[in-house]
Amino acid sequence: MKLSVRGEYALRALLVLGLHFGGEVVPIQMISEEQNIPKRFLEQILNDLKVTGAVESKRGIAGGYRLARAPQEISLASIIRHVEGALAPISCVSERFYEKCSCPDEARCAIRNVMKDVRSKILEVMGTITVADLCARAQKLAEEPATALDYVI
Amino acid sequence: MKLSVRGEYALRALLVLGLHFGGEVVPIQMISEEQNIPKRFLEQILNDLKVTGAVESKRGIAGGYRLARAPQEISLASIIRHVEGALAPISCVSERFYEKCSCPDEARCAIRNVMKDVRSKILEVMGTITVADLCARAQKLAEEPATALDYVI
DNA sequence: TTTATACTCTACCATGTCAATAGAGTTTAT
DNA sequence: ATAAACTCTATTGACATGGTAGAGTATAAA
Repeated sequence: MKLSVRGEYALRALLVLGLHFGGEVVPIQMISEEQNIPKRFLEQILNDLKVTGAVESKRGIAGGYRLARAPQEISLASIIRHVEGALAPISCVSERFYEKCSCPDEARCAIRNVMKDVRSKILEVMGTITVADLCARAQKLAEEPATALDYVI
Repeated sequence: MKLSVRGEYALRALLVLGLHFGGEVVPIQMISEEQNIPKRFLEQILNDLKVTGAVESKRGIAGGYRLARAPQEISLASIIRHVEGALAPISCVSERFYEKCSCPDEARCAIRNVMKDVRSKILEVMGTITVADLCARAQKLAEEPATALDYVI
């Protein structure tokens, strides 16, 4: 049930770009340092995001990346789908990456039935939350006192 | 965001065992044929499930597997965790498989914050639904007329 | 117009996981 | 005894993942 590192990096990069939205273009270098992401790898991911239209780039000495659309128009679901494929836990319940599974009768498959529920729950979150929301959460978290933060053990 | 085939097979096998609960032990062969699962692979998966205590086996000529506990006491979440690890989309929000991620400040990470929501949504479904529910769904689906079934395109 | 900075594109590689197969047991009802 | 069925450990091939490398191209600034 994992998200790949690739997807995680994409979201982290987008968060940075979201926080700089409206301002100057942000160089890969800066994102890479700020977020601890291997620069060369991030390069590829941002390029993917460019191809899919989430970000745009400016080349040359003062170059870098910026969001191609308003932060509130970029859902996390759309990003994940672009950089790593299906959001659904199994592909027989995926809308855009549907694939038949090996079960005897897909239409009457109880597992599939449950996974459809899981899928819609995931989508409920990932489809609703946008880069703008991500930024808002980041700002809120930054303001909170350290004592209010939870520690997972 | 995928579940592995291993996890899917485990659930499918458990469904079969759930439907036979109370009766005789079910041989791997039968589950394998009924569910289109490679027998040798299923062998390993059922063995895992035995080690974790979800099923028990009987050896010898009339051998096979049965659930080790009542169907309503086996949640899908517990099974997935046993055969493939974390349910959480990223390990920094996993309760039992926690691992630090590479982000600069985990406690104030907005991505993590969102993923916690996703994780709890997934758990809301997978943690609640048991093998018994799975069986109930299977029976209900079997009764439904074909026209009521949905087709994903 | 040179130069340094930053993006672009294609290729490559090392590792690991996944799904599956294989073989040599052990157990047990008949 | 024997055949059906589980048990255990290895191994394999394919593929994805995470990351590196190098040779470009564009552009702002000096």
